[in-house]
Amino acid sequence: MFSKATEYALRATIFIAKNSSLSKKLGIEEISVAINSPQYFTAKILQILTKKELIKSTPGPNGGFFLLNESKQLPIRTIIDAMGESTTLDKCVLGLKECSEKSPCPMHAQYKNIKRELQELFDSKTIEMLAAEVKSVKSLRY
Amino acid sequence: MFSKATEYALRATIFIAKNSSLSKKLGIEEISVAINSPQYFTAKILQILTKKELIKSTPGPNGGFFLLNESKQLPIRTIIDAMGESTTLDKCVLGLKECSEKSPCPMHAQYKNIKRELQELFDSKTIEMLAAEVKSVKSLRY
DNA sequence: ATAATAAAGGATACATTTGTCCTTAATTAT
DNA sequence: ATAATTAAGGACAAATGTATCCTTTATTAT
Repeated sequence: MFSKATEYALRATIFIAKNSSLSKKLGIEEISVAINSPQYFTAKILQILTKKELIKSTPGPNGGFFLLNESKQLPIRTIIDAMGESTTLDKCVLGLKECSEKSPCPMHAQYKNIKRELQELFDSKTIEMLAAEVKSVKSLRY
Repeated sequence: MFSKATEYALRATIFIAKNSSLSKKLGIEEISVAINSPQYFTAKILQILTKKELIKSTPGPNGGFFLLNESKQLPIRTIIDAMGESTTLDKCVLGLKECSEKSPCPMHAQYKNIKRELQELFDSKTIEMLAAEVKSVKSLRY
């Protein structure tokens, strides 16, 4: 469905939401170990999310990444968007540029319902909700 | 959702199903123009499908690609499978290798329903059904 | 048989994605 | 102030996906 980069972005964000606070920031090594992702690559991804202010970071001792409470209320769609993968949720399954009610591809009638459900899912679930779903340490790791 | 290769594979197969017969085979140029795909790349893809005998081909004058009637009855999932993209339909949204009822990712409960619908869609729709859905020449082209 | 035609196959080029490393900049503890 | 720490940023490497071209092989029409 999504690229590796987006998968890592989602896992990292949920992990940070669950395990960090202003007084307990998380380093990139800790994060990448926790979500089982390549460290340097994950660092790049967090840079993207930080620049868009979806997550926060501070350098230096006791620095690291964390989430503001307001950010935790954001729908997870925001992350997907920030990673430039929103099109995955609304483009034509067959890859047509113009696929609509007016000019539908042969799968349009059926697939549009699934697209709607996908969008609804990612629009309604917040980062916090998903963080709350994390049961074990493995829930983001394997 | 799917790779370009798989999108072309699906469009090409549906187009061939609709427009060819044993006595009217379709050349690669005609096909790639009809579905608006890069000709040589599409040729490679049809080679894959031909080798798996999902579509048929003959070289030489009046040669080209066509579909046996029995192949038209195959679920479109067969094409996805042949292109090595079946995992797209059943893997974890967050990219976890092990994501199940027993050890779920934070999105599992919700996403599994969508996965089921996706699978059901691609398992139930046959190539022929989709060919019948093609209304205009643009239905596979833009 | 021969020439023409069309797919098959191999080699290669280009683009994008994924992943790593090293230096710089910012922050903090001392 | 200084040293230690941690993210940011730039450069690069590797892997994969996309696309093109050229030669070979199979088939058919003549």
